Amino acid sequence: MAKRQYGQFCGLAHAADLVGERWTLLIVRDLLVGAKRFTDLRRGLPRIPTNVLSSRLKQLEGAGVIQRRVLPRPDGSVVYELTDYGNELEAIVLALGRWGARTMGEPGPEDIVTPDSLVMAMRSTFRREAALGLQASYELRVGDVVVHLRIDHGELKVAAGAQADADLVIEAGPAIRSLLAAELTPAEAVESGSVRVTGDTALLDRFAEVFRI
Amino acid sequence: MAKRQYGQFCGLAHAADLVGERWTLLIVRDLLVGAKRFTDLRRGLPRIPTNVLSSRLKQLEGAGVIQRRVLPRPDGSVVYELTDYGNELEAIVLALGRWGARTMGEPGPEDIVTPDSLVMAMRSTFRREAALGLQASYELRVGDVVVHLRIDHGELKVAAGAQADADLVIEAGPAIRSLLAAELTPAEAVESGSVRVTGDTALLDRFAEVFRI
DNA sequence: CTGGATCCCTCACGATACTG
DNA sequence: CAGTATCGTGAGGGATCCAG
Repeated sequence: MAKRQYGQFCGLAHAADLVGERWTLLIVRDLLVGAKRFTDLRRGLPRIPTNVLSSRLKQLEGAGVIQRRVLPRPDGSVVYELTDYGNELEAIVLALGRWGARTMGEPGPEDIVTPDSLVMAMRSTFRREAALGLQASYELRVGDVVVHLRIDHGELKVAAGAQADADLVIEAGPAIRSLLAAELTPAEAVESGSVRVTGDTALLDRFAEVFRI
Repeated sequence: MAKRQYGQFCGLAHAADLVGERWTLLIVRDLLVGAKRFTDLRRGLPRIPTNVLSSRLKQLEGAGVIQRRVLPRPDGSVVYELTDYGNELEAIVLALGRWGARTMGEPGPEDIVTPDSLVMAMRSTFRREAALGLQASYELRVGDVVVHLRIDHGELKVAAGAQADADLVIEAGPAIRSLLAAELTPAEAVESGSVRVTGDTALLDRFAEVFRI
């Protein structure tokens, strides 16, 4: 073996060995949303070379962070899912995502938003204490990515896809970041047209309180 | 420019751009202990090539994570220190270090312990709630690295170097990890000789309660 | 002595093609 | 669909050199 190593007996150095390589944390991010097949991971990470994805999955499996599971017949395909140990990265991934979001700036022309990244972004910006009195469902569209959120007295459930009868549908572009960062009030966002809403429009204010970078 | 990028408009992807490269988080770890000169960083990261260190410092400075500061005369040398934004990585670095420490295993023959890594390891394993009733000072020696700790009713201060009149001096090798992980009781550790103590030996039990992976 | 810059070599990464 | 094989490129590793 004798791979590259930091040469330090240190928890952080070991963590960097396990999940510090390029692409690895983004793979973990997508798996935090749910178990996925190889092709699903590719779809969520369009720029990752397949050999790198393959290699990372092996490393993560060897490190006990994820496990391969063969789905029951007649499907028989393979999914990758986080182990308990891997799942404990959740708080760290959310915190790092929040930290990074604060200096994100505008997206480049090549930058995309994936369903999983949006799901995790909403989970990372959710402020439980601001949602205690709220019960509502939202559908959020950023570009052509759609997720739905259900808030129930301090508990959040987010998933990809539409929501049949959401209380409020929010449609936005990258400006969604300015709204979450409170650089833009909900009123300004709607007025400027960078955010469009359909449904119980009063719920947009609550949305902007509950989710905050 | 046009450097490698993930192509995603996502806080985590951006964080990975800022601090996700090899060595970067270890540099941040050492700077979390205090401002440092180029040569101090080299000493704490013996395996880092100087060009990589130089390059990382530039990137981190450009990203607003650290800043260069020229010390007042007559010294006139340069130190690198975290910005406020960089300092907010502390909780993340501590959590990641804790996560990694759980699967660290035994150190290889090449693995070293540095003063800064030990300081951060102690900070990351400190459990405030277990230290509320305690007031004590320790000197901890792991290999030839020495740090001292002062616990004052739920507050911890750690720094490199010896402590003149510590209540308890703890001397250990890599077995310190087993003690912190509670794979070894303090009594067993002393009995087997893997941990040696000098001073108020009853304080070793408190130590093992207060610091826990 | 500090604070790097430069060189060269290697290997991991990235792009693409291909296979069971 | 789920990867492996191949191959070019650039980042990392290591040694050395240089300016203040």
